[in-house]
Amino acid sequence: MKTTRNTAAKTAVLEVFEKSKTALSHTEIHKQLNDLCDRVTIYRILDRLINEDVIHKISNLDGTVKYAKCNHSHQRVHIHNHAHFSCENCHEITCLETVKPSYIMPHNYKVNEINFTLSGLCPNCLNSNI
Amino acid sequence: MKTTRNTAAKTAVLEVFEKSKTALSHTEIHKQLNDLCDRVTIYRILDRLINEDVIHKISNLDGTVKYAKCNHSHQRVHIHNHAHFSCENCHEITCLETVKPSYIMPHNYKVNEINFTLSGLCPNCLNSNI
DNA sequence: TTATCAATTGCAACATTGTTGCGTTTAATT
DNA sequence: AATTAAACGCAACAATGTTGCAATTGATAA
Repeated sequence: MKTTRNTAAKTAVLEVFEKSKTALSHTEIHKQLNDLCDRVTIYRILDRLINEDVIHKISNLDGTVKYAKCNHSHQRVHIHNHAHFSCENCHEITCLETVKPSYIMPHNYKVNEINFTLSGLCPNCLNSNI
Repeated sequence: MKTTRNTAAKTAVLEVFEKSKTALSHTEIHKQLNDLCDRVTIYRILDRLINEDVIHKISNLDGTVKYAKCNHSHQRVHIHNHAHFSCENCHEITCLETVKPSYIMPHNYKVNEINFTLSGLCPNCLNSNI
């Protein structure tokens, strides 16, 4: 079986996630790491972390992709059925762990995963009256 | 004010949408048009059609972007708050006009737009037992 | 501690997707 | 038919993500 290693780069990426309250793009992570490792390496680390279920990937309405740490509640099967909020002003993306949509599906569909993203103004930007 | 023109390319793009039951990517449209016009022109036509509220843009979980015709119900303000289904097997994306999620937001957020995408197996692929 | 070896990395090269500037063409109007 | 701004083609660029391969390194066993 495949073993996974704790490398300096992987640890550094995890620290960046730990420090951040919002989801991060590949570019943002790369900048924060300040050339500690190659661009490609970050892509590969992100792939591994997703596989290990440590982070999850978020596709935004505008086509940008971000990543955020998973908040496991010790579920056996970990499904990211929470919502994400994308601020149109500051472009920050946050996980709304408490917001879970309810919906009724037509028959004959098998749903494995859902992606629920809301966009608008986050509390910070709403208060700034922009 | 800006006027918008009916060009051969725009008409052709609209026909492609008309014929398709599923959402289409830029690449898929380009292929179907078979070099009738430039790649860039298609991007510009799509932009215009979105502005005119004729089509809408769908960002998929895997980062791919597709476009689909809008099904107006003569609302004054047209909001795309319906769900999209993305099949993991055939990669087709369809609008589920009838599926509208209900959810409760924390205070202090202003929601302007929502994106609700479900992925799994569509009826076709589910029946094929894949 | 050292040898081993697969996992990981860096680099270069490439693919895809989307954007911009600019000179030319064309649809709609007079 | 003349006008003119919208739309177009082309070339060039930017951003994002992928792949192959040789070199490096973390974890394990000797």
